[in-house]
Amino acid sequence: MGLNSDDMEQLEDIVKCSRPLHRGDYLFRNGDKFRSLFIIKTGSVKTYTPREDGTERIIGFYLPGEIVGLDAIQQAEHICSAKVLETCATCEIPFRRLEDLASHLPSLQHQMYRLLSREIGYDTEMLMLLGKKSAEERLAAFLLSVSNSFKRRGLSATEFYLSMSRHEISSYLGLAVETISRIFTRFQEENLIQVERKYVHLLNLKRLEDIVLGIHIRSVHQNIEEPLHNEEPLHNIENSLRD
Amino acid sequence: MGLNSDDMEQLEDIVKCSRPLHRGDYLFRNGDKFRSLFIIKTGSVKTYTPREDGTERIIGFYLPGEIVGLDAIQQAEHICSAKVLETCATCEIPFRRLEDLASHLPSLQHQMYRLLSREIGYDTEMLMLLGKKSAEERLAAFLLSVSNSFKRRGLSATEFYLSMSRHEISSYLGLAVETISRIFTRFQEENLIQVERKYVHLLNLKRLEDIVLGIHIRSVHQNIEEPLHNEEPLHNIENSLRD
DNA sequence: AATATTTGTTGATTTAGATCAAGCAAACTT
DNA sequence: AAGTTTGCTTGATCTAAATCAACAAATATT
Repeated sequence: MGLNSDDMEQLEDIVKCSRPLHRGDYLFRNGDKFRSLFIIKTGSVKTYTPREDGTERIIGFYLPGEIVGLDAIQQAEHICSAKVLETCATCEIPFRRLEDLASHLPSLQHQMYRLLSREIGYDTEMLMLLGKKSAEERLAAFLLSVSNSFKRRGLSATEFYLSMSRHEISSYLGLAVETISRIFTRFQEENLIQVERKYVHLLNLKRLEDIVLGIHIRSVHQNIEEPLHNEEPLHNIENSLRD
Repeated sequence: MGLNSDDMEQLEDIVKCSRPLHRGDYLFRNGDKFRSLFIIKTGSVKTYTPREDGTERIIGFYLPGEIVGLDAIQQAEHICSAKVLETCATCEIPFRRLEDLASHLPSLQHQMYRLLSREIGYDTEMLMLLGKKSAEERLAAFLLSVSNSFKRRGLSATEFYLSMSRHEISSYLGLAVETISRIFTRFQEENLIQVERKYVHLLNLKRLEDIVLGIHIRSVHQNIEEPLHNEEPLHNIENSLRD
């Protein structure tokens, strides 16, 4: 991360690790004054804003290692709500104190910029996804981004539970629930994945990647391959921390 | 901006105002090493990445006062190309030196965070737009964001030339060119706007705003109203500079 | 000025995905 | 255990926007 142990200690001093939060708890709500960033240690969180029709529009999902709240610095208040999906351990970093500390620690400073810039990069990725990609491409990209997030945490990249509902996935990807459901079964029929409710087993990463890239071969069974190095739309702090 | 005149002087010292750039010139290209941020003084710029099929996917348009290059800090190289649409005067700010300067000037520091966070906010807005909005809603939002940008510059909010082609607009909004063209004429038929190629006259801002909000009344002629305070998907530095 | 090229508009047709509708399986209630 | 609610799947139908196709207007090229 580019910080020495002394710097690190100072950083740890300002970080508050809160008691576990449970499903449905809020990290913050739309309109709350911005005070802190939150690092997800375990569990998962969704962020969303209300839509005109009262339903919620999912902005993002946050898995362990990821950081929530970066959108609020400018407005000084949160522009979305962050709600716990699965019991979470989180660390809260008071932004004001982080800012002060960073001004004395150039390397922390630099990390902060990278963190923010990375968030922009992820958003840009997501923009590409929503801009012109098909439903299949979107769901494949989503599954791979979750997969990569788990892999980074040292967990299985191919077998995992999704903490979010079909409805939440559909909102995140800008599709209808029914479409998500249909594509899950279609992927299953093509032996790309195996699903049972929230449990997902990715059987053919290579093909899923090809789908994201827009390469669509009609139900040809291909071999499972390579670890791959693909960028993920989820907002991870990990890579930025180790430098 | 929260900086005193002495701070300001220091900032000005590192800013390089380059000779004018002409249509087709690049500020930077995809893959270039990241060195500087660019502020658009006059003219306009588009950013884009190549798509699988070789065509370009527009990421953003930048009008006077806006800042280009914030996406590249993390990767240390540009993830898109920035190409001049209309002859531009730009200021180049070497990022390394800006970072150094900011570490001595807490208020500049803070501005930097806000700037980056705002970019995230804009991207989030755009995500909402591309996620679930209709073609009409997208084009209306686009026109209003351009309008607001001109207004901020003290120019007419209702009459302006678009520096980008229909094709570029369609790519930006994730639609087909034909759709853009049709909606332009539809808006014209409904007396919402008056268009002639790149010249646009907004006749009914209120209705356009309503359309963005998803309120669709079948060809009812309403009154033109209010200045409005709406957030725009374009990436402006202005508001962040005056605090 | 004549020709070619690009850019924008309009119409006809197709299609991906939305919406509507129904049924089923899990998970809460009581 | 029976009933209720919620989440997921599947089928039928509809529709907004894409695609295909042609043409017109503007711009560039000779």
